[in-house]
Amino acid sequence: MPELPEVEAVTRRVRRMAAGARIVSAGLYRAGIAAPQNPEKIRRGTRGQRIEAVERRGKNILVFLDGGSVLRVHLRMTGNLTVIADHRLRPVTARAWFELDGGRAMILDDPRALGRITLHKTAELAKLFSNLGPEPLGPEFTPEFLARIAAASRKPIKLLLMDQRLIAGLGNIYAVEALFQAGIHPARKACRAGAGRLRALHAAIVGTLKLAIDSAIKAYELPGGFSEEEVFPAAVYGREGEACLRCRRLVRRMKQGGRSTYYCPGCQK
DNA sequence: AGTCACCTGATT
DNA sequence: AATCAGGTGACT
Repeated sequence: MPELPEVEAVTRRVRRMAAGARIVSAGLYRAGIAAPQNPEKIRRGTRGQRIEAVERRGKNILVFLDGGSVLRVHLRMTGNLTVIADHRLRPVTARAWFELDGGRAMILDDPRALGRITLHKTAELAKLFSNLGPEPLGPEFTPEFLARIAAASRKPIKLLLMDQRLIAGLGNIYAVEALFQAGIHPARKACRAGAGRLRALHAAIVGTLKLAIDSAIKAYELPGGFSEEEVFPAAVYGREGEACLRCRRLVRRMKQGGRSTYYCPGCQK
């Protein structure tokens, strides 16, 4: 379930639980997880390494190892990176695992096995992310920046928001939610969005992501397993046919780039 | 620019 | 049986 907020929550939790630990051994259950590299490279490159830091870049989790290499974990659609107390008790959906000293393990738990783990030299990170846009919660992502990339694009504004080369970390849900908040129709050509609406969109993106990070962290910490949807109720996402919370018209669904877009025909022009 | 493949599980 | 899923990269 990972867009930027969920990946941020996962990153913080793994950082708290695994920073300083040493990797005893690694296992990868299928070659695809390491694509386009291979499992052996990751097994060899991580054995005996100590985890120095855990960071996030866009939707990527970066596990920095001593010795100058870094594991890049991408959760794709259904992945989750967790630390468990006993490496032998990993679930069957654990597609990769890193046994830590003390018998714990950091695992990539991913039912669909679409997640990816690759190993890189720390010095190569800049090149790896050379096509990734700025962090939406970082200093580069200003209203002026959003106005600039919007003016330069004729594609539907929702696809612009989800283009990782332009902004790093927004996905389907939060793009949909931010556009609803800003009152912009998802199919509007980016270059034809008004200046005022774009300013509102910038604020909506930042506000939505910050709120969602808090929600994702709470969702993980709540005992009894509250789902994130209960903590962060979406205004339009997944609500096709239900009344818009603002104007009571019925929320619609359409396809953009193969993904479902939800919007209110009354509030978003 | 649009579609498909990658995977599996849940829902209709 | 068919469709859907919070992502991405490789096709046409």
